[in-house]
Amino acid sequence: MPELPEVETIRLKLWPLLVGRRIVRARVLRKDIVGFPAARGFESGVAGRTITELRRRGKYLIVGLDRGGELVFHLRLSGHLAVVDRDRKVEYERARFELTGDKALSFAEPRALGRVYLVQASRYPKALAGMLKMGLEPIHDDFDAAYLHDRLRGRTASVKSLLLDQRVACGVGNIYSDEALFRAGIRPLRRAGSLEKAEVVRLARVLAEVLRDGIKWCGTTMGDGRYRLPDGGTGSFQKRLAVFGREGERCQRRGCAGEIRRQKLGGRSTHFCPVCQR
DNA sequence: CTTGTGTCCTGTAGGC
DNA sequence: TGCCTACAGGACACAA
Repeated sequence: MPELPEVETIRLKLWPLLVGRRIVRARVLRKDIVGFPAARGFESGVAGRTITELRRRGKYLIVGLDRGGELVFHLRLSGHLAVVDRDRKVEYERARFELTGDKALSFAEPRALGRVYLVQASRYPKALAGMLKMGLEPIHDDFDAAYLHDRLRGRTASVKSLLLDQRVACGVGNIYSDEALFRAGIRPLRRAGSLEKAEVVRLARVLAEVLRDGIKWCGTTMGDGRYRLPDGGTGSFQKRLAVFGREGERCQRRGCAGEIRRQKLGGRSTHFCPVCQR
């Protein structure tokens, strides 16, 4: 479930715990969690490296290492990162990075869909090709109406499916796309090319806005509790969701009597208000 | 190129 | 109570 706001929250919280520390040893507990290189080369390649910075690109968390290395994580749906005491056992742990100072960075992932890669910066393997094709960060200034209009123009796919396309708006997932479309007053199933200029202007603005709000509230922890902060705490943006997970509830917009509907779109649930979204 | 569908993966919720 | 199926969903492979 981690989308841009959740990954950014994890990045900010992990920074003081990781930067400047050295990875003494890496242990892969489940081989298929390593996307590149093969597990043994991964372990030896990580050992001895010092963590220099933490970056984020879309939903990827990038742990910068000395000598130009990068440890790239994708948490997919249920991945979790935490800094724990060296002797602490972690449920569903798939990889562990022992650090100087009796701590360890633990990568847990119950569904085993998440991945970690060890790469040399700017030399990304095929498994990470998607990272090179990624679109602009919606929370950066260059993501404006002109850019979004250019990406949506002439497209017949639904506007929601294009918001989920990382080549269009990286870091956006199911929750924040629904929330952004609600704030923009646009139905998720609208054909992207049918949006009027004013709607695209609104959408570009509220997409950045909802993602920044998500960061401000440390992300969205739904009832399943899958997304957690590195210290085990929860985010609080779920309290501020307008449509996601609110099927059957009344629309929150002042004076609107609409009832939130849920509908399938390309295999995933989509939430909207049939009254204020057109 | 574009669009839609199936697959991966496993814990959990719901039906009977 | 217990078994079984459907579902959750991000990214990618693949078909049309």
